[in-house]
Amino acid sequence: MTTTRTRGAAAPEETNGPEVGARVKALREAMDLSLRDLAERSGVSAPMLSQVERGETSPTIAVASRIASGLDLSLSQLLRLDEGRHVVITRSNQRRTRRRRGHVVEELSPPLPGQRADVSIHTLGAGAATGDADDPPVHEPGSRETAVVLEGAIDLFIDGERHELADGDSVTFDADLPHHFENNGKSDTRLFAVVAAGLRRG
Amino acid sequence: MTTTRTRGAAAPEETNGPEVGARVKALREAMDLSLRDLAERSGVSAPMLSQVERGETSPTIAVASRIASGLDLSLSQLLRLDEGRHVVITRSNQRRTRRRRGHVVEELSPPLPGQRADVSIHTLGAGAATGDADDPPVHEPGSRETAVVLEGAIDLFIDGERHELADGDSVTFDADLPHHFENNGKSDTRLFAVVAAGLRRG
DNA sequence: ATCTTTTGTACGTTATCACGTACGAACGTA
DNA sequence: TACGTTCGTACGTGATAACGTACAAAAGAT
Repeated sequence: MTTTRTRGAAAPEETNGPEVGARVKALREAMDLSLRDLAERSGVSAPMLSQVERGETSPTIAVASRIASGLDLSLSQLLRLDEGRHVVITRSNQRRTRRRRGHVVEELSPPLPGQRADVSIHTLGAGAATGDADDPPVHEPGSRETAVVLEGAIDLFIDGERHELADGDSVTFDADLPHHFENNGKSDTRLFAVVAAGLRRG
Repeated sequence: MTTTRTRGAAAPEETNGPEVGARVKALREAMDLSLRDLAERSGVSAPMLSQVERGETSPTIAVASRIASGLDLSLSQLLRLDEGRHVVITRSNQRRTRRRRGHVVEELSPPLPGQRADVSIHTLGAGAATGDADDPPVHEPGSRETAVVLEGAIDLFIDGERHELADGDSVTFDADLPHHFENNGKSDTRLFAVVAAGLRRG
């Protein structure tokens, strides 16, 4: 386990983490506070505040929290500012769609890092299936899935058992077990699936 | 401007800011990583990780950001976090239903401990809303929500902004921010909502 | 104009962060 | 059982955060 650490040679922004300084300065000025005013409110010295604002120093979590408090924010609020809105809209005609053997998958949640629940709509033609009994699990260990039947009837196969689901039924199960859905009827079925990611890493 | 700093004598929580260490430890263990694994992923030494987890040291923002990155999170996500047998079927006529002022909520996922994603259907009558602008957030820190419009059109209000959603559109956002949906049309709208929970505090 | 106050930052000192090494305990394998 | 590996943490060292003091420049008051 060797960590090579070159001072100031590599990307300085990466070593300094989130760009806190500029935000502190902007907020302080917006509140019409001098460095000494904020030092008084936060209990962090004016020279230190100056260093932080100019990016000369990365404050500890403890000090940053006090700075945020002096700006009437929690630290997570301070860090969230300027992170972008995090409101992502997918229009009905913009869904990412996959097709395979009578099985259509429309993704509804955005492919963002840290996304915790994957939301999709599955349409199965008559006789189609989401997989078969010998397929390995496609979801990571610890995943849970909730599926809601939107249209028609569908069968869930899991743990060597068959569960019949009618229109409007929903089911929740461990998605890291081998499982698949089958449409054994005469018409299309539609299914809303939510897979909540697990935390375990092997 | 004097700051007295006594090692471990005064209130340790105030001097250490947010309780990051316990969260790092809980996440690391949930991901089945050793300190050395996380040191490898984050580029922060194992002894330092140990000190952080035990609250002996407050890391700088730069170091904390690297730790968060090794846990597949941004630092603000890490700071926001707080912390759910098998096949459970809910029949369409067995949904847990709540009603309030033109707003009907049907729960589709079971109320199990450890449940990671809460799935529900919301029906809003004309002029109804899921809440209003002054309601506090009802979801725990770190929650994300994906909502899918099943029928009609609906407006999402969040961050002082209004987002118009049409039939079939979906939206994903931080559910721990104050937000609500409104139906300003002439007929019922229906909405699938998936709220992925934050993680339990360690 | 002069004088005073305010402001941000340079500088030196001290405390603490962050590292690498090494240790003891726990665990796994033969 | 013995041996090897993995794990978390103690320890010492060097780097840097965080402070208080002082300075120069800008702003405000007379």
